[in-house]
Amino acid sequence: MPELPEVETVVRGLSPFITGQIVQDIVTNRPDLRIPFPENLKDLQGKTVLNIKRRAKYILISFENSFVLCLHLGMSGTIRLSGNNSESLQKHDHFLMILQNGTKVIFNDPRRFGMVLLLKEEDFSFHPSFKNLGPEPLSPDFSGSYLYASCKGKTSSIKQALLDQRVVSGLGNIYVCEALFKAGIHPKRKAGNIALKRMEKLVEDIRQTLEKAIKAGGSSLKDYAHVDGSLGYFQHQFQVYDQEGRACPGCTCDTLKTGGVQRIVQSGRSTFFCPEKQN
DNA sequence: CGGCAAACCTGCGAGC
DNA sequence: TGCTCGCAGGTTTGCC
Repeated sequence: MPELPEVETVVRGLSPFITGQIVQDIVTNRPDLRIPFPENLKDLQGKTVLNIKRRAKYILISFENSFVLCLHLGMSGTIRLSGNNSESLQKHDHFLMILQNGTKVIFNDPRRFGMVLLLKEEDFSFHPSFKNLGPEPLSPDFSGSYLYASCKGKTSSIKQALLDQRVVSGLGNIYVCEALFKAGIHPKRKAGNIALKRMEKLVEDIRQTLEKAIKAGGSSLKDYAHVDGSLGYFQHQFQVYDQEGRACPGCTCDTLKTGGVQRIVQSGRSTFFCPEKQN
């Protein structure tokens, strides 16, 4: 599920509850998710949480002694905060971080596409999961000229390019569809065949799409301010994603003629777009 | 190297 | 009600 805005929402939701707290124990209820859990998770016992951040779709929790716990929610992962000692575990609660003040951070992941890594700060940027990540889409490094240069010569589609975490990190299927709609660019257009001006607008539209979603996540956070909420998905109305056949919002195209929002498959994944507005 | 399909898993809704 | 099928927001691997 979770793309950049959802992960950002989880990070912001967790931060006030775990920052400065001390780990009592780490508990795993099975040997692995997509990959085996790290063998040295118990090294976190007694360590203080310094801060929690996001990089791409990873949640990064930094501890004293330079440990960095990296959590990836995969497709179906959610994180639940519990301060209630009597709360029982639910199905697919695979990983728990228990703090000395009684707070539990519970990682639930039915499909087990998620991932947990425990790295040292100094090894972080060399790890395969991080060494090839492109710039954060909300950072100044991600500009129209950067994207134009990155896509130069690419024969694959702009949708593929934006999903490539080496080009830009944190975008997933939903927000790529939404941003391309906003930018009016056809998802099948060759990435190397888009003018600099259009790339500049695309970059701006990606930013606005993400920021709007983060804001929506922030407002849904109110529901989780009381410990016990699930952090992960939040309700958000999409313009084209999963809207096949609907008239696209703010578009004057004749739905009867164009069929409204269309769904196609690119590299095995659904793409939603408006054939009238996106070219 | 680039591009693409397949693989990893469970759950859910649609259709019969 | 219950079965099967298709589909799902991510990443990695292996094959051309």
